[in-house]
Amino acid sequence: MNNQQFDLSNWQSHGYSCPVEATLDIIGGKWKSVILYHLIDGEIRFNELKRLVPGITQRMLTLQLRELERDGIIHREVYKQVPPKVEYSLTSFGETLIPIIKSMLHWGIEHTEKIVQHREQAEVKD
Amino acid sequence: MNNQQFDLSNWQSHGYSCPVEATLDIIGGKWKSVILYHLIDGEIRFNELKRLVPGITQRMLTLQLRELERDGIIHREVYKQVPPKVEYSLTSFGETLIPIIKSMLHWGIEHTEKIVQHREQAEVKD
DNA sequence: CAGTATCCGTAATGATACTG
DNA sequence: CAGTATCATTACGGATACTG
Repeated sequence: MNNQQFDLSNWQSHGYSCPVEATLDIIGGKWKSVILYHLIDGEIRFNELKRLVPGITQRMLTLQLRELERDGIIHREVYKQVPPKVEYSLTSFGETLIPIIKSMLHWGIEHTEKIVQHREQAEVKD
Repeated sequence: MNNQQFDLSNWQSHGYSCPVEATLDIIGGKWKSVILYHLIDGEIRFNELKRLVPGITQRMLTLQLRELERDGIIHREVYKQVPPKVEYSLTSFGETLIPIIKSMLHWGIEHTEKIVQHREQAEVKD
């Protein structure tokens, strides 16, 4: 089986050993893909996002958003009003990541059940 | 824009807030996607893998491989001989992850350059 | 509301040495 | 060759309190 339909010989490494590593550098954070997933449907406010991702702390949410912003993946729109309102959205560059997020979504939908069962069996053997 | 073409109301959470989180739990490790990427083309021996992923230490490689094996993603074939030979390969379940890995690969190939440039600019502003 | 600022624990990762 | 074992370090992430 040869699934490698690309010639990687010209791929400039920039310190990465392969393109997958580079991608991981952008969306590799523990929460980044989840954040991006929620942003697919449109802009979201900070506290909305916090509700959508129950496991994350306020601090981590801020940090991950800042990194995504720095990398040009998301846009941060601040509305000058009291109380403040900040909306996050995907940039057009960020939208190029949607196929990745979608494939992760699809996989999760189809295989989570199996994974959970598998892990429970593994625990018994421990 | 409504990209959510799936009804998630029936998706059993199993402790995850969304399917993406579940997927991340499987391939979220710093090196797992890279390892899986190399396994797409067929089985690979331990030391080959170490060469293909220069950044990883022997210890981390072992740990990540063990986790992938535990989750049923890869198969570990031990040849009883001296010197020992161990080959890793994707299970059929592991192969269901290929679309995700491929989309990460494609994205990396197309956008790494841009990311690197973007980061260099960001550094100047610091 | 949307954050910062501190402090702190632990899990993740690394370095090095050793082995069936 | 394909790992373990041990120790050290760091980075990740959490809890809590405070603020424009």
